[in-house]
Amino acid sequence: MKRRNTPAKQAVLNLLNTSQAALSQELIEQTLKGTMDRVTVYRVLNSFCEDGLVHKIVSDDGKSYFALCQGCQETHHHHDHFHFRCLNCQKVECLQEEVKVKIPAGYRVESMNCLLTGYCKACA
Amino acid sequence: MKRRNTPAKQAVLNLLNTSQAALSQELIEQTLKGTMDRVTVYRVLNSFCEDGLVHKIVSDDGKSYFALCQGCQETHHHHDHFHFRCLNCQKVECLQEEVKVKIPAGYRVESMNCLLTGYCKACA
DNA sequence: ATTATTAATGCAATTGAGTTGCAATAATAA
DNA sequence: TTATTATTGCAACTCAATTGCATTAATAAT
Ligand SMILES: [Mn+2]
Ligand SMILES: [Mn+2]
Ligand SMILES: [Zn+2]
Ligand SMILES: [Zn+2]
Repeated sequence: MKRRNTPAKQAVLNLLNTSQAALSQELIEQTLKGTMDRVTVYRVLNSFCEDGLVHKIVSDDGKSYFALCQGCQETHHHHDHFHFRCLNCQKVECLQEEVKVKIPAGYRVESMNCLLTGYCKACA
Repeated sequence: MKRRNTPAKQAVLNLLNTSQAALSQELIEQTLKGTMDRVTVYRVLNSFCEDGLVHKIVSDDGKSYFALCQGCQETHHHHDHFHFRCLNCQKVECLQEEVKVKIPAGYRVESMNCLLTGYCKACA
């Protein structure tokens, strides 16, 4: 299934590109309000994930957030960094800090989702 | 609001005590099937969380899992360990491995939720 | 032991994030 | 230009979790 380039994808990609923070479907929808359907946002984000263009951060607030992959190879993704969610401003961001973990013998890790929650620099 | 001791709480606590893995509401419900309502399980688990008896692990499968706190002080909790979810057997477990992260200057971390997903020893 | 207080429970209804089916639309290939 | 099929919009649906409310029962007071 080859992807097609559409206004919806461009708009969402644009938002992600110009945003420091990771974005939720909700936030994207209300920013682009009226220009596309709820479901389209979900579908665009999911296709970006499948294509390795963005990575999804599952948050403990029950939502998911999406951020552009920085310096990921098509074949060799490294999303082994922490994320941070601010309880005040609600922003979710990628931290520089890498996740360092000794994986127990015999285990195979496919993905990691590491989220710190608290108050960000601006809100602490 | 002082807590009361009830059969429901005892049953759930018992399960958590005798389980190696963290448990989801769903799993608890079907194990104790018939003895209590779905909602009661949720409420019991939430009260345990509030009381610092168990900690909640938010998983990327959309559910939450609960595990007894080990060696947590009433005042000084340390849930700074990784968790692991197996894509095959679905078990979620607490890992020994501690989360070591340099929190960016100015940030305040209130909680962390660090989950590795993949295949466990038995399923790899 | 009896009664009063209110936490805990069961049941039905609701919330909220995310998905799915399907017909209509539009990007790309022929 | 025409054909192919990915994408979209809309409505309906799924699924974990929460909420309202009347009833039950654990604990405190008498
Ligand atoms: Mn990230
Ligand atoms: Mn744990
Ligand atoms: Zn903030
Ligand atoms: Zn397993």
